Amino acid sequence: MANDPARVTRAQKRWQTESRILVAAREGFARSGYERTTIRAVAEAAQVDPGLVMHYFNSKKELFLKATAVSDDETVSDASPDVAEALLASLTDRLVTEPTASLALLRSMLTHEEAREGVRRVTADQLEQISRSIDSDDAELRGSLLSATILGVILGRHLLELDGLKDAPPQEIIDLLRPVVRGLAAADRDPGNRGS
Amino acid sequence: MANDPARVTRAQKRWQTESRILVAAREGFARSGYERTTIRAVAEAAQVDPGLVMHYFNSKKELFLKATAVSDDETVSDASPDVAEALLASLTDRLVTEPTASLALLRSMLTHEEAREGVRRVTADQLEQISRSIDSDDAELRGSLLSATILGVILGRHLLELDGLKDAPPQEIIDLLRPVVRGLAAADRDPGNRGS
DNA sequence: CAGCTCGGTCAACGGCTGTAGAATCAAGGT
DNA sequence: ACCTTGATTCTACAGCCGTTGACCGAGCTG
Repeated sequence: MANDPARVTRAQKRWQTESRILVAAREGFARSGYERTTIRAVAEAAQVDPGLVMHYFNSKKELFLKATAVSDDETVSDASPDVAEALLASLTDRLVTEPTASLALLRSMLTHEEAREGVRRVTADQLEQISRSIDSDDAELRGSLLSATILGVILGRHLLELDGLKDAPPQEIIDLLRPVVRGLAAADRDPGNRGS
Repeated sequence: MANDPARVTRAQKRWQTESRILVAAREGFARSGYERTTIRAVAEAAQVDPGLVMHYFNSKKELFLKATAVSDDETVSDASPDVAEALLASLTDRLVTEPTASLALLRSMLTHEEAREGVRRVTADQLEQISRSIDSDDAELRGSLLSATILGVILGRHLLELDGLKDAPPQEIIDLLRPVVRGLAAADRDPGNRGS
């Protein structure tokens, strides 16, 4: 038999409500942080009973982890010949697109240990790639400074909403940041060094 | 025999316990953020009854404001001829000294509206001075990028504790950051793209 | 059709929170 | 001396939190 259009299978409905909850949770965490986002509020926003949230995700912590699970597109693509440009491209992306997911992590990182670990993990990934491509003995420091700078920019724009930064066109930001990133990423060697 | 050395006047004792509470509160907010720091915990750390905390400071919010009150030494000295060096000097200071006070504000800023306002106020102060001394029409953006960068570095070091940043000697950080700060603070009119 | 599964609801519990107010007791002025 | 002031404590309340377990009813399977 063909599928009745009005008919939704159980699995479909499950998936729908589950992702509705996840979206609501992500928005909550992004707007209010971990502690202030209550399961009851998430449930209400998702038009579900609070008990159901617990039924699907077993605890608030698990809900948080699922809601803020870092998708792979967050990490810098590794096959880039130029770290600086790759970073800037990634930053451009993060300046333009809806920052809800990132915000959820960032806003919770200061109070919630797990969240901090999450941010640190993403950053560490980024950091390692940067360090590896910087051929210098202070590569690690340079890398972390790069990560910190980018973190600061995103925080200042989306969270602190600094005057002049929150509304600035991404391209302008990138242009100003390019020499900064290049300067930090440039080991005092020849650029474009590839190798195994 | 007006003054017995072993004798503490009432006002003295009051001041002592009050500042003991403030210290405990500051440490609590710095370590755990606003929501997670309970009045009971602060009271215990200060070896006082929770009720007393309420009696002195009238609410948790007031306690927070008093505990994180920004002292004037946080703001950049105004009469500096060189903004870049002034910023770097201020940053050096913040890299070396005990960051408890700053951390209390920073850690709470993401979840607590008042705290965010506090950070924004301090930053805005800094920003205005920077902007004024940069002679360019994108001065505001440059200024906020500077603030954001510094914010990111402090966050990355004290809060996120990024590898390679948390233990790095301040001088090394400053040296790496000097061209960055100079570059952003320098109003070279030409946005020109350095050759590809 | 019967029986099991499972999405979804409801009511409740125990714990923790900020806060209020009465009670206690030593200090200090008169 | 008395009586006031003020530092400090005790007890308690009301509300919100995460979490639980019983329950209902519609889909699925045999």
